[in-house]
Amino acid sequence: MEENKHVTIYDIAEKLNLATSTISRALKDHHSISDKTIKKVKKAAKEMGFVPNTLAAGLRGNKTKTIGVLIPTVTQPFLSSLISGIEITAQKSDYSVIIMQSHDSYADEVNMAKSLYSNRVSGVICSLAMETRDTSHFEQFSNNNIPLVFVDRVPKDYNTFRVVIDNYSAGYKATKHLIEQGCLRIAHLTAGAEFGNLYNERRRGYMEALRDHNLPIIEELIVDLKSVTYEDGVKASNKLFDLKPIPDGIFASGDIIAVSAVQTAKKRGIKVPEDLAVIGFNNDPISEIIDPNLSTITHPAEKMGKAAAEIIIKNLKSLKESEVQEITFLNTEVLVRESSHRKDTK
Amino acid sequence: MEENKHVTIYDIAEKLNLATSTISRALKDHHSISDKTIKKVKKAAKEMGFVPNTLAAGLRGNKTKTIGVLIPTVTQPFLSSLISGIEITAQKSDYSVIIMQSHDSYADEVNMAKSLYSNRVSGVICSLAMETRDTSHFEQFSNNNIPLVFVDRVPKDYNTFRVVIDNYSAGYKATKHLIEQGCLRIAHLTAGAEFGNLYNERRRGYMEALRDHNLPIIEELIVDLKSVTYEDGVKASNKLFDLKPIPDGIFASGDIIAVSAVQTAKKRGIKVPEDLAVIGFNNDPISEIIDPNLSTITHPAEKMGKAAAEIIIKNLKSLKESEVQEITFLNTEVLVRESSHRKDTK
DNA sequence: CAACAACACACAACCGGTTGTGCAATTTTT
DNA sequence: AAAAATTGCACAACCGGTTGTGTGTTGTTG
Repeated sequence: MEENKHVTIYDIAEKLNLATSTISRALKDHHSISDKTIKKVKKAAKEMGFVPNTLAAGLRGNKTKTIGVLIPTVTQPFLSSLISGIEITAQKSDYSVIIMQSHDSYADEVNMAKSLYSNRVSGVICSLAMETRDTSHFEQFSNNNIPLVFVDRVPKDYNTFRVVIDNYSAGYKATKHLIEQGCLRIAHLTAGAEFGNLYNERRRGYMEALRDHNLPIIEELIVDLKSVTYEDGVKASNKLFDLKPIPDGIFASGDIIAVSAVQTAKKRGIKVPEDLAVIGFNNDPISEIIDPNLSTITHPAEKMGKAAAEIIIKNLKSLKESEVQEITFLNTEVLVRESSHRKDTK
Repeated sequence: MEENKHVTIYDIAEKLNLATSTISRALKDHHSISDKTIKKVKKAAKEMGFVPNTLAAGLRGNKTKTIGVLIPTVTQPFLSSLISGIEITAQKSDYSVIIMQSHDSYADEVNMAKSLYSNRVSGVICSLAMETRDTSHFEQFSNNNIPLVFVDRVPKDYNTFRVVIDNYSAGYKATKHLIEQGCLRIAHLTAGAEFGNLYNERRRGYMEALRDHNLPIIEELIVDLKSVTYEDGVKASNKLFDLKPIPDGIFASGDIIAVSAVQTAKKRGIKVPEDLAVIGFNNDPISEIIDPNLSTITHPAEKMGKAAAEIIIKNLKSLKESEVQEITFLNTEVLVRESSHRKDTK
């Protein structure tokens, strides 16, 4: 096992009898260096196996071409797709991506934010932990001109970039779709009622759609899950199916929950979509594999990741104080598949 | 927007009239610093909002407490769980995790390896791209004492750490299970036959199990998919179901494929598990949601991630040249669920 | 009480690129 | 041909912790 010490610009400088400053500039095609020298330097660099030390450059320039990603977990399809989008875009501009999982813990999120700051990331993309109420641990970024982008689960009142979907209108669209399929007694499976925005927005859309179509809002048809898991979905579904007239439609605020509803229904002899139309949310991979295929609301995870990464990269290239705090809305669509398909509406 | 410049140990030193070296040592409880001073320094550091600059430390010490992860994609359940395991373990020892996706492209993998090296990661965890044949781009790590761990998709002849499962015996176990369920005509859905180890090992186990139980190996029952996707799985399944006597068992080298087989079977009126017993591989989330539940082989993704990360962290704490290149085998188990359950074997 | 060991902290080099400034040589301008 | 502009490169400070070495002070020992 050889102990090749890293090749540095000093090594190149010595070999070519040039100054390190010349090497540094030559490697990035600085105009004050002649073409001859540039070629010579690049050739030597390649031959000697020179790999720039990112740390040194980052230390000097106080920027690292690194995007910090702070999310609850990487294993949810939505979030892993988000990461994928971030990584793809980052990669194109030669940025690295550091991932941290808060596991929905506020304490972890605080620590990790500090760690990202400590790593002098060029920007941060974050989807908040469930537990998080206070967001002051993000001020270290704002205060130091480090672009901060919240995605999907964003704080209500923090003045920075956001990349989101319009959960209200998505909820509205989903519900409206069920109404158009002839549903009159539409249930809603949601979660985290105590925590703001995201799910509540969808529910707001649900209720508004009912109102707009003169359907009553029935409290017992709105079930708030403790957690967004298959198991809790089954429990909630059974609760609904125990009602005197069971609902004839379900809008679930997540595909896993919708799937649990569909399967629980099947087990109880309820036919989907004939007796019960179901629509989920997210367009997780499972939604198109399950039988019957699940209608759902698209949630453009990868696009959102790309958008967030682009904000950071662009923001660094030309920081325009003026336009800070813009909000990016990405589109969602109703994806009609078997689980809610009763009639052909165009 | 304030422009808080980062607080450094120089700022603390100035405020307390101490040398930076004292600050640095006090912050890490160096024995040559008195308790009084340590307390004073830590207090001031906290008050001033000091956050150490990881880059400076990394530059000086030529180590960064960062683990580089180079994998085909983050969106596959197995790989996102792998990441999760890596991140959890890294986090405990205060390591960061940099993620890069090769998208199964050899060229990308080479570039990213270089980028990781450029970032002076403390260690690298990699699952090879499909395309990769030559692994010389990893020598920069080996040559510079940067621990390298291959996971799951590992090279055949590279002298370094590996964390894998025994694909051969897993394939054997899966097949044996089907045999025990009474299957006599067991098909095998596999992929990437041209590329070594992983899938081929499973197939080898499959064939050996057949032999050991005096069952014939029938070529037309072994289908090599072009890609591990649902669509290709459907195609391959239909191929099998077009045979004169259809197979009575399928061992699929991946859950997505197994699911496609189950659903294709159902659509053609083939009953699972009565007419056809199916077992998959990986224990992806979908396997326990699909109806009927899918029997599968567990693939301890998170554990593998943890194991890999531990190797890197431990290896750094006490680099033991001697024991380098060990191989870690993690256990797999046959998880019997509905899709293959015909009789109760204990 | 002299001699020596701890102890507590300061000094300064160092890691490896980056970049403002300076200077000599060459080219362009008048 | 002298003055001005441009070109091409060297010098050295700098980013912010880390760590080997040096020095003064206090404490212990015979």
